[in-house]
Amino acid sequence: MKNITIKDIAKIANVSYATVSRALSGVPGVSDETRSRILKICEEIGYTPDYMARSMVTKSTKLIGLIVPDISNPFMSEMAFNIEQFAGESGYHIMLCNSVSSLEQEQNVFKLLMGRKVDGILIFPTGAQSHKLLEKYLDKIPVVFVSENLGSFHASYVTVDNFQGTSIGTEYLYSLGHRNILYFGRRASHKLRYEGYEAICKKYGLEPHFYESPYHTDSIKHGYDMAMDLFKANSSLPYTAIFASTDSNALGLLKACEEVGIRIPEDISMLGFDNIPYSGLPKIMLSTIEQPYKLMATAAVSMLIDKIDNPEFGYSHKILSPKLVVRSSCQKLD
Amino acid sequence: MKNITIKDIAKIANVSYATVSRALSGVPGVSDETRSRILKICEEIGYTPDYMARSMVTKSTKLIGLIVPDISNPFMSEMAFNIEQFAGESGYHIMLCNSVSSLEQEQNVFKLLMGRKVDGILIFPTGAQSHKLLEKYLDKIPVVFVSENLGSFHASYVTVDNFQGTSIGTEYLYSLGHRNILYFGRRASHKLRYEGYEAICKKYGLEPHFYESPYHTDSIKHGYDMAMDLFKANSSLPYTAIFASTDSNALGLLKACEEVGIRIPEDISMLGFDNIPYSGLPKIMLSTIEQPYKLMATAAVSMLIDKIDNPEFGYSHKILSPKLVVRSSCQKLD
DNA sequence: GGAGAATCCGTAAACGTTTTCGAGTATAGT
DNA sequence: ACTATACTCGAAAACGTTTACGGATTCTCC
Repeated sequence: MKNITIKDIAKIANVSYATVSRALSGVPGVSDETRSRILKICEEIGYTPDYMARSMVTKSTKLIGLIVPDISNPFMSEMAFNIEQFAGESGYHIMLCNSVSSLEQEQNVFKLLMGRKVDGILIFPTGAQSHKLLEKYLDKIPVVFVSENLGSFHASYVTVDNFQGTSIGTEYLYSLGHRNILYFGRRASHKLRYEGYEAICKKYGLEPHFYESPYHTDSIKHGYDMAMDLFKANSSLPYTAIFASTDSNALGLLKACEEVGIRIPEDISMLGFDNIPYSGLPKIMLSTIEQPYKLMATAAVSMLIDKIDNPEFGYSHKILSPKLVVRSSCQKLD
Repeated sequence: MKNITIKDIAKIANVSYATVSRALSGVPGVSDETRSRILKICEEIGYTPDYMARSMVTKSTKLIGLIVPDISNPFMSEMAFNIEQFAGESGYHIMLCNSVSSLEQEQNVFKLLMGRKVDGILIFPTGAQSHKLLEKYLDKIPVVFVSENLGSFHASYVTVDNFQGTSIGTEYLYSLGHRNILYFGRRASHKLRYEGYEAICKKYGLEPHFYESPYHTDSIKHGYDMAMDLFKANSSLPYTAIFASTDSNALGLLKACEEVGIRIPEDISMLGFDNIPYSGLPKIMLSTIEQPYKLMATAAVSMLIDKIDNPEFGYSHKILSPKLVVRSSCQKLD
């Protein structure tokens, strides 16, 4: 079963196959009359040009590699949805890869994606070392990180203002009367989130505390395990509030609290970060810092496409503003 | 900046580029000595073969198209994660497309994916008509549906046993003493789910009821909107239990109930379907029917790869068993 | 030592496009 | 009517691989 090619169409239309190519790709140099005739034939036959072959000569695949730690994380999947939609509007398709929160796997899929000759890569780095490890490829292919600037690296990125996010959050907790606040989650992957928290603590003369685990994932289960470890280590917690580094962590923490009988917010207040859809569920009602998903997604892909179109452009950064959304997981102390 | 090609490697290794190709693709016909020499050079130079060019001649892209209504839906993203992982192990990459629950968009991306010359397509159909609309392509490219058999169509599919799922669920509700159960959600996309419910109703002489909306999505928001419509139309509900067609719908319904002051499970019991991670959240504790995600994912991709390797194989079906997971959203009546 | 087999490798065609270059034809201007 | 110009189109090269075919070298065995 042979493939239908441009040559077959040419034969039917009684023109050279160069003409067919021109007609299809919309370049000038073919009369309107023959163009529409060719288009009609393609329609009838059901012919669509072969992207592969086209890419070989144009050097452009119209493919974007998307590397995420774990697509099942709602933050990632929400972003992925918007990214795919927006990229699609610009004629790009998405190749999805999970790094499974492993630096090694991240490197692997990155190289694989380069071998696939994607036009550019959008990456949610899995850890602080991602940038260092990937640095050597950054002049070979357009890359934009969806992440805060971890270390001083030269790369394009879009991110929410994590420092501002936790600053706002910590201020909020302080304004509610909290003086003993625990930061709960990995500091490595969100350095600035921790620092925003730390800065406000310092500002008010509070002692910053943190609890983190050696694990490298972000999920309900991870938050739960972490929390259980925390509870095991300390029979009673000296904190009045916990600021979780992500909503997923917070949700896991919530589950653990429920299990050991800690009431939210009566016994302890809780603040999250991300505002995933499930944080707004009734009875959960997690107060949190919202990331502007859609904005971030569109910024990321348009930044990447810019870089693809103008590789000489150097690096750009885009830092979006977070927003406090208060629900009912934080209590006013008096 | 020219690309490094197989010819450059050949020049350095002082062999013909055919030899390099053989060395890399692991086919016999090249001595171990030269092979390892070539491999070493590639390693040093950092050369990786161009998949595009390779695909042109081999007629195989090692690409799988994945069409989902909406990747931000946790059922989809959980499946997508497992699918990507499993496909990766077999050397396949994933091209992700959202049909945005639109039949038209679904057709578009399907055709686009065919133009991309993916080796096969994995599709979560957006509606009951998907199969009919896509039927004409089914002999052109290996496709497996992740969905129950909607209408008698000739295609491969893997699905959970939806009929059994809602049967178990309805039996459970009945055993708890419920005699007025509402089925809440689209019947079109999960025909068998409704029928399983209906069958058990008939079995016990219960009147089946359903409430569905014209919308074609599945999300918290959709469930919420639907529920609000329902409440607006009926000032008081004559049901003691609601069986939601998906957990997402159930969660939206939950939210709406909270808002209008209906308590779960005291005022009304609620059962979901899917068992997404958020159903197990404290305070939510939605009882539901669990789909075996991982099994379904692996079954789907191995079925698709089978079909890619043996196009003459015809169609296969795989129907996995669901499982009732009881939490605390259903109350025993007395 | 010589014939045949086995092994290793090079040549070249093929995959389906885009695009440069040039040829041919129609149109316009003087 | 003749040249200049614009327009339309065809021939062919190029993209980076794989692979069928055949040539050369080595090995094996009598």
